[in-house]
Amino acid sequence: MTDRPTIQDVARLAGVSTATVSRALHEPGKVSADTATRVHDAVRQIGYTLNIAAQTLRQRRANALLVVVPDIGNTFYGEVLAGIEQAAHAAGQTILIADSAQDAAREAVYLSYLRNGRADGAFLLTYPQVDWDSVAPVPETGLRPVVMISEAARLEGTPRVTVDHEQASRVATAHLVAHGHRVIAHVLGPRGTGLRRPRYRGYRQALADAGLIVHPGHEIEGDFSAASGARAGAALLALTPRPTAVFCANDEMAIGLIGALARAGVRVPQDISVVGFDDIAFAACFLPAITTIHQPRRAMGTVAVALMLRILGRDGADASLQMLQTLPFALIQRDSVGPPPV
Amino acid sequence: MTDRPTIQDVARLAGVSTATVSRALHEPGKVSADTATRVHDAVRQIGYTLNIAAQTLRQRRANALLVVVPDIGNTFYGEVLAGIEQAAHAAGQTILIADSAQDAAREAVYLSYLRNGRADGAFLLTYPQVDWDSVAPVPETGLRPVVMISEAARLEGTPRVTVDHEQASRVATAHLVAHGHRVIAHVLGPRGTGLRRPRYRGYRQALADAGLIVHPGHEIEGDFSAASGARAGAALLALTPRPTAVFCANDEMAIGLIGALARAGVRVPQDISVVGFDDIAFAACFLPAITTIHQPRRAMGTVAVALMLRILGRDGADASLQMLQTLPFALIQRDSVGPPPV
DNA sequence: TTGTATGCGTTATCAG
DNA sequence: CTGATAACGCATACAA
Repeated sequence: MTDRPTIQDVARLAGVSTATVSRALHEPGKVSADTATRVHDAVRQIGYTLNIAAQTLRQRRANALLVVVPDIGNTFYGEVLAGIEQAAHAAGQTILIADSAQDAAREAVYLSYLRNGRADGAFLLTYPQVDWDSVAPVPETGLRPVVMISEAARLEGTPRVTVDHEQASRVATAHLVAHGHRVIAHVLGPRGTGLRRPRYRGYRQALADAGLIVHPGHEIEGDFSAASGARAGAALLALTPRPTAVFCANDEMAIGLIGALARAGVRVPQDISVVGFDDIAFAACFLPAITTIHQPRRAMGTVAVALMLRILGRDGADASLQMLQTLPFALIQRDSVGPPPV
Repeated sequence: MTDRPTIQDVARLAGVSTATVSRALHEPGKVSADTATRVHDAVRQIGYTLNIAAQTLRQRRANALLVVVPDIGNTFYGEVLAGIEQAAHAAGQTILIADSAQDAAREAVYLSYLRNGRADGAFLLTYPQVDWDSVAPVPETGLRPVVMISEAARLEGTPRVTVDHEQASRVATAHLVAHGHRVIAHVLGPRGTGLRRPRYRGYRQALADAGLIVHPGHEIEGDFSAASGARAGAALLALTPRPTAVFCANDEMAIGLIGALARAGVRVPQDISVVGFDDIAFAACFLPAITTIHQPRRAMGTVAVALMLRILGRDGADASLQMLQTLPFALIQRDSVGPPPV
């Protein structure tokens, strides 16, 4: 890095002290209008920019927030990130995006960002594989600067913003019941995820509500990948009684499943109806377009940031904010659901 | 942030100077085995971790690299990021992922990361909207620490790793010619992208190679979104002569286009053949699975990191590395191409 | 092989 | 309203 101008250079040029320069830059009210302009002119003239490392060292805060996603290639996270980024930027926070790739070692590296001061807090969109509870609480509030989004680590008091996955799954499954389906299968999410159980429970709940039973083998293992959905589709065709509808725990699996069915000559929704979860971008483009559960991704991001600011005790934080935020979901009806075949 | 133990605490506990602690941690060879263990024991005992800000300030380097993507929700970038992350991590570099959202203001914020020392270099997977040439060259090598991936900003000497988009597009289009198509349309990428022109030129080149002409209106505007592909599909149906094949400048548009055709009762590939570009994950899942051009995304990431290390003059950098790296692409044949209807 | 001393660029404290 | 000054935690040049 070339030698960049420092606050000293600005001070010299403006004929003031470095303290005044700092104030002119960060506490506009505390300096006379005259010196303010002199300082700003000098800044412009020599092209001064703040040295972040020095500021972070001195302030003992990075003004940076970490976001850990399990798979950056998954489109679901894009809009959540957008929401986070916007809200964080408005609050003067930089966000660092990290892809844990579901790998504990990688996640441990990102956890270290909080210890070594690279970031002041972390958003987890992934199921934690390392001990984020080891993060030191913020002195001002006594809370750990870790916010979970969508995922649920443990029941205890980790701040969290999410939709009610169980209720959403119940609604999704009930939608199939409402279309007249009586034999409904479920493709589950992977173990070691906070999402598997609540989505499964919602499915069971909806069946119970309708007085339906789960036939043996109708709860099919999946791992949220399209490939696992395809495998589930193949498995499903061998089932007796054959399901007339399937609730997939996410859209990727729904897409893979529909593809496998199509290759076997089974049409959706004429022969089998399918509901997904997440409303990823491709759910709308797919043939057929997929009926699914939409989560308010952008809002989840902005709410999570609000939560974080409160935890950090930053200015402008809403002190009345609850540490568990449950946001509304929506069933998006498209073309993958129809009546059961006669 | 709670008061964390510093190198001083470690020194005190180990009974050595801070300089020795620093050396024990970073220059293992330069310290006796005995003190090394004493220091490491002390580190473990009090749970010391390096303060990144202090190190960055002192070393005048962040050991962090920025990656700017135009849209984090686009699956294409995921694997490139994975490649970058892996190689960067191996070289002891942290990577910061940034979503410019195609917005110049956002991009300017990220550009400032290089000025204020948050990052030492940047990878651009986006067409630059701000003046990255204003980044100061690295003293050791005289090169600017900016590497473009896939995109081309200007012809001049910005280091770059990419496939030959023109040649790849030529191959993609020639594939349609080889299947007997004589009337082939093209859906272009958006203006203000480095990708629009080369992919268009490859298309034209392939037609010229085969002695074919471009009919009026057969060059359809798109913007890389599925929605624009759908519009293109609708437009295409009104064309005379009607194309029997289309080369779409990316997979998203191909997907949107096929969807629009399907809704109009036109089947792919029976009625119209389609080739895409990028080989995003959904290209393989789609119905029909899409024939497309695959780019070695992961390798693009690792090569870009190698280039960056060379520019930064970091250890282990391959000094013989060319500043323009053209990587091989591949035509992936799937189900969206067939012979023209009779 | 180890220690001493210094400065990286800021901001907060304390006087004035 | 402004200035002088002292850290923040670390790594390096120089001495020993």
